[in-house]
Amino acid sequence: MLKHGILGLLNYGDMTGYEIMTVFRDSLNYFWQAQTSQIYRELQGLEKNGWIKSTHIKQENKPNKNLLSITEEGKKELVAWLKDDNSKSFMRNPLMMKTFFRGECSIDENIDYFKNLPERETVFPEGIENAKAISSEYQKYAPDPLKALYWKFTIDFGIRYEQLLREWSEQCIKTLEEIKNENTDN
Amino acid sequence: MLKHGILGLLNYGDMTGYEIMTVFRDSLNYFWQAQTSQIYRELQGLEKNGWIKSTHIKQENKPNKNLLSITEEGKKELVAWLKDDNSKSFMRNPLMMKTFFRGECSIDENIDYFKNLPERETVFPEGIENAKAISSEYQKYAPDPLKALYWKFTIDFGIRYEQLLREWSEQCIKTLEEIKNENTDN
DNA sequence: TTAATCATGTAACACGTTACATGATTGC
DNA sequence: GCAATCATGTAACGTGTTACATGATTAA
Repeated sequence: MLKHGILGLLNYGDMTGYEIMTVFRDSLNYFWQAQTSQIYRELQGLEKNGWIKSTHIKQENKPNKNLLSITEEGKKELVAWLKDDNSKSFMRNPLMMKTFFRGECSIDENIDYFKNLPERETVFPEGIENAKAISSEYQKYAPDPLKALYWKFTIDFGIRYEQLLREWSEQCIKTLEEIKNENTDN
Repeated sequence: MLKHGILGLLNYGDMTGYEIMTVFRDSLNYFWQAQTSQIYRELQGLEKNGWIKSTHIKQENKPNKNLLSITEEGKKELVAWLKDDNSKSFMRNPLMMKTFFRGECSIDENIDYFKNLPERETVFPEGIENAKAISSEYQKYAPDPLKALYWKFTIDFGIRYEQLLREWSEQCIKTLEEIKNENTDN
């Protein structure tokens, strides 16, 4: 999955590993986490597969860099990956794992847990406006404005997901408070 | 994360690896995937940590089994994990990764993509009613009905997530169709 | 002078996935 | 007779995480 993500970014234009890292942090990172070390390892794999090639560039005022570019085979692989969309893509949600076992904590603790949840689990820690601004920023350099559209779709998803978290945790709090009142009434 | 999930299930009562696998499939699997092979490996790790212990039980009409039970140290670890809820738990969403790069496909292909999306990416492939029924089924055996409540909270999350997918993809289709009409009008 | 930015990685370990392997009982 | 259920794993490989390692330039 990460291999194809990197391939997709390189399809926008040649980049160094460092640049891939920064673009990734500004976009896909909201829904997929990757460490720098992992990106550099995946780049080695991509080159072995013949999906990218690297050119060593000497610089005077900065450290030397490897400029990476996608190959024809890489483009084929990217498109093949995109067209293969008939199978479910499993989301992995650690939040649900923890929520599931909350029965081990007290009702009051859990009311607190759900109260803090939307802020703690925010998709955009730097704010939605910031995320939108960054995507518009990149759009300036994008050759095709239609490509930036799908970036915006993912941000829209994030906004809706934050909304879901607020509504869901509110409902959980409501239920827990009802139970609490039932117990004190008896 | 999986280690603590297994620990949490064993906290409900002693189980074999096979039973852990089936309960997992009926509950946490909607938000976290784990293969049988992985569960058995994690069980070895849990035993090495002293968080669970296993008892070999000979059976006559069935294969012998290892009954696993949580230790006092395991319970401590489980609670410690639950109390540690101040840090963001990152969701990993491959759906967003693929959506992000959809600019490589045509508008029409993408309209199709979003039309099929809610069904394809359903959280409960066997249906919501089925998922609810299973959770109620387990509740009968649960010693504390309050514990089943949090299971239901996760199902509620899943229902809301499916709703999000429907609304979001509808909005994406709308936007794409507007762009399509603009292009044909000119 | 100190932090941020640019730039690239290795090593070790942890966790996830795929394929393979075995074999009894029970219900249709 | 065949599929499903019960029951337990190993091996190999792929991916993710944490810690470590280096070093120049630039702006506050």
